[in-house]
Amino acid sequence: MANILERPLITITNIIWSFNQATQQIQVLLVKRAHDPFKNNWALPETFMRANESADHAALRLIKEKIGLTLAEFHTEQLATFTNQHRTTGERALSLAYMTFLPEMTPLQAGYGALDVRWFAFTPLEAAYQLSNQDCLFQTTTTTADEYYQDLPQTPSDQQLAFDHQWILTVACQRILNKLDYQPNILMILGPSFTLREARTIYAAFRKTSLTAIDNSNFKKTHQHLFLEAGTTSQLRVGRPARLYRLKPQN
Amino acid sequence: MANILERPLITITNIIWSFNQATQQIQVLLVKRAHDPFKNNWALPETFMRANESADHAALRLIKEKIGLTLAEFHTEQLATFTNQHRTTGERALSLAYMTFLPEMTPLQAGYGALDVRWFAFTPLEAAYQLSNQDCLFQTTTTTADEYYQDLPQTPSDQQLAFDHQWILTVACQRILNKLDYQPNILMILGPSFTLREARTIYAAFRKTSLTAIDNSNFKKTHQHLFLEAGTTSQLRVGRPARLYRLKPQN
DNA sequence: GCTAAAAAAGTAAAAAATACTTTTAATAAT
DNA sequence: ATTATTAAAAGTATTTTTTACTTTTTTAGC
Repeated sequence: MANILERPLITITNIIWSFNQATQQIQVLLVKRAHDPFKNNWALPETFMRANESADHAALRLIKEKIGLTLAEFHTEQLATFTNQHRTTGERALSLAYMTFLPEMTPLQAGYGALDVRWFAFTPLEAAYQLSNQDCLFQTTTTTADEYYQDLPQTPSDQQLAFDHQWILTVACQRILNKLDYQPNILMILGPSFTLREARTIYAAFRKTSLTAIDNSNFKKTHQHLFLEAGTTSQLRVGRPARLYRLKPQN
Repeated sequence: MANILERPLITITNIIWSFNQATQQIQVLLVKRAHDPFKNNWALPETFMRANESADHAALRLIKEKIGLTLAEFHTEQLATFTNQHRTTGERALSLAYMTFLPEMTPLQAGYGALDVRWFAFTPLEAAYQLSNQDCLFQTTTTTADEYYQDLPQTPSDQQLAFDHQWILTVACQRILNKLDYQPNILMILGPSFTLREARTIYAAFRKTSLTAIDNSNFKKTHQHLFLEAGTTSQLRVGRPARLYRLKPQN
């Protein structure tokens, strides 16, 4: 009986979000893979779960080892588990996907398994979203899960992320969008406190609209139940300094 | 390297919801375990994922084998994955939890691994929810995940569900509550079409309020963007027959 | 001090949610 | 058949929230 049970490898996939204060753009971390499969391809950071290691610990280790991040505090939450049998080419591996919201855009250092690590700018498209840097550009899909997995890329391509990472990213964006109105944890990428303008930037990106399409005055009224005033004001730009807010803790 | 990787057993746990038309109550399916650990205890239906089997297939097989259900169509969606190392006593097993919304309350038949299978009535409490039948009563928790897993029941008790199933059920209720306003898939337990009164019953239960606290006239206006008219009217009670509605399909 | 920029603060109109009443369509009793 | 009863649909006025827009405040730079 026991021999017919599946004991798959458990991949921890972590979508790491941050915010570039200089360009006011959302960033997603991608890794250039050092080993096959999908060697030389860009991918979401991944690691295999080890014996006697919790999934949370594995997600933490992933951030430290592969990317060289040493931040003390950041928020990680589970996204979903991806189990399609054709998502890997060789041995079966489930992907336990997490999202991490980094409170700052830290400098990166490629660790084991990575030829390169880069922040990619996250920007809205008409129907989807895209990740881009100077060299590459990737998009989220607009198809359904079934359609996507039917013709999964089995051979590496410069235009596509490794494995089913394009789909995982799509699910992540959908989740963030859904939670924008009742638990906007994505705002944690703005740091411990943020201005309403910064918050509106995030909302605008995921709702595929422009910053100016979201009225500051009305945004404040509609969302103040989610925020607490953080007292002091920032002084980064010309004009009247914005007040700072922080996320109201849950429960 | 490979030997230090974790290859855990994958448990598919399925929270099966349905609706008792006679009592107008929400039902959850529990199984009395035939084997250790937690032999003779009530638990959520579970099965191990097999080699070359998709998670979806395992969830389907679980419904057929353990419970004897032979319905043609039902909706299954992923809830979350539970990875705590202490959630099982023996060999490590991750729980890939799903929710199934059955369109009718079918008769049950205990299959392999089950001494008994029963529908439990799901009712709201002040702060939590409870499952009950003539003999037993279980509650969802009100603590956090960390607190819950710190003193997990390792020894069977008549008052508690097996493993961490009390916690899994709590997460399920929270998820359904969160999705009530934008994707109320739980309404699928009412069948292909439903009356507004039935829909209000579901909303009332998960919001821990009474049916009469949700005004029919206003409920219709506020939620019609989620529903489509299903034409015909039902004739089950005295009084003006209610119109039927169905869930508006996504996208 | 004056001007420009950017956010806060305020305000009136529009829209939506709520509480409540009336009408309609069925059953069951007379 | 007529009437009472039930329950839902439909309608309505009040309240509340959202939206679009205007004014004021607070800073930086000249």
